Amino acid sequence: MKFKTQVDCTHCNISCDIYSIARSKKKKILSEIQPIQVEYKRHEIICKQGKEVTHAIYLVSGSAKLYIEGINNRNITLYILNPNSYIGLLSFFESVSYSYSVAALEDCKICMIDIQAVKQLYIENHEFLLRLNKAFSKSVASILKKFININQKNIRGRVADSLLYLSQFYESDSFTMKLSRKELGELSAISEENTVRLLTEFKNEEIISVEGKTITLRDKKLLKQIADFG
Amino acid sequence: MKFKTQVDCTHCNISCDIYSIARSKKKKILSEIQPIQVEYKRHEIICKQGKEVTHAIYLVSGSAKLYIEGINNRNITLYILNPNSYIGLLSFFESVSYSYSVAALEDCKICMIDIQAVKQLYIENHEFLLRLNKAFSKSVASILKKFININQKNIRGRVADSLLYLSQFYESDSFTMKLSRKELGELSAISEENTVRLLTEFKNEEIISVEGKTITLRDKKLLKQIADFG
DNA sequence: CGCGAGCTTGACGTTGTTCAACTAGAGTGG
DNA sequence: CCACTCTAGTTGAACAACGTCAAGCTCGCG
Repeated sequence: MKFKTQVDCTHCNISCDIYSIARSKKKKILSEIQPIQVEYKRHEIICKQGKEVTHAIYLVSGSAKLYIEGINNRNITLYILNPNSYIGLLSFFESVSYSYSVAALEDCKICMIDIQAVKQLYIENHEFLLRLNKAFSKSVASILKKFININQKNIRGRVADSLLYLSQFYESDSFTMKLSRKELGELSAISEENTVRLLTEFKNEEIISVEGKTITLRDKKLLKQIADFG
Repeated sequence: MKFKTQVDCTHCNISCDIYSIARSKKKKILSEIQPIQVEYKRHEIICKQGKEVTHAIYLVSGSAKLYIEGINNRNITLYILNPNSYIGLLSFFESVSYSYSVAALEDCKICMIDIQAVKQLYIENHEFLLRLNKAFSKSVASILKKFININQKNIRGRVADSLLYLSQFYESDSFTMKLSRKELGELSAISEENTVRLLTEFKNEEIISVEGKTITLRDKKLLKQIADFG
């Protein structure tokens, strides 16, 4: 269920780095960058672990999860993606194939730009490389944080952490998440069943309210303590 | 037990990126880069999780482990460092404080260069940034791999994986590692006791030979199968 | 000879997964 | 309008995988 369309960036009101940098440079590069816009529906896979990296992918609208595909359906979600962020970032520099998958959490629009053109751009353009680098470093930092979370905390702490992460992501203490219970579990690398158990546990302890997919953090301080493994 | 000495790079026979790039540029930068050489003994901490990043650290000789400090002594080693590699790499770009620690596995010599001078260098010098980036991407890829290993495999698979990693690190199917049993466990994020149990298990199955800290891979193919979670 | 660090082994406990059953709501077709 | 089915969520109980604790062992060293 994808609609592919060749895009004309000159009419795009999103000022993505790639276009704005390319425009400031030669016209030649600009014409070489021929982005393709694609639409995805929830659950559709935007990029697939193991597949070759052929394009840089920029998330225009919607949200998506970036996750590692594990054995027998045990995925680990590294982070959730907001609009105006690079999807392929971790693969821009070295790797030839994706070491993770990205799937749409809701209907998404993305732009694909040939990876060779992007490489050309950052090899020639220092400012662009610095920007990519900054974004890259940030996502590495968040992965390292996740690494610690998952391997050092018990599931209670991990779920608390994920809830705090989501409230930050949705920029509110009360949010309606796009994730199913299973997907919420993947964010902390725990089973769906334990995710549910902990949600009700936190609810009974009046730390959060749960109403379907809407979660309200009622005692953020305590939640932080739990996340810090108290 | 550290010996600090101010170093004169002009007499250094290691052609590290920082110096070779700096030399090719202005003399001014070269004088600003005043590396300090420090010696560490086994078990000494070269950089400490949480501490501010003030210098880029380059490993000149010896080997070290880069690890995340966990609660009650449960560390996870991300990778081992060879001579001629950057120690602080993961912190060069964004972070102000180390998100991991590095400790000497054997006597080490390192060079410290002021981080601001390095930043100056990579902001001005494209080639240098590209090189840093490449090294950075590589270590990120290895961390992602470790992430998968630890979270998707049982301890048997993880230890198999670590043994294969070590044989690659020491560039031989028979190697004498610098790691204690506990440290070998940290490489797979498992307890010391289980590490020992699995070593004897593999030995009994004639997959490896163990002689103190000397390990010989006898059935590498099978070991790979185990590592791939067979 | 005695001591301590690193290593080894067995027994036990904890944590979290898995399996299975049940519920609620949403969509579907007669 | 009522079965029906399908999916997502929920709960309990059994089970497996590791970690932890405790004890003993070995080897080098004073």
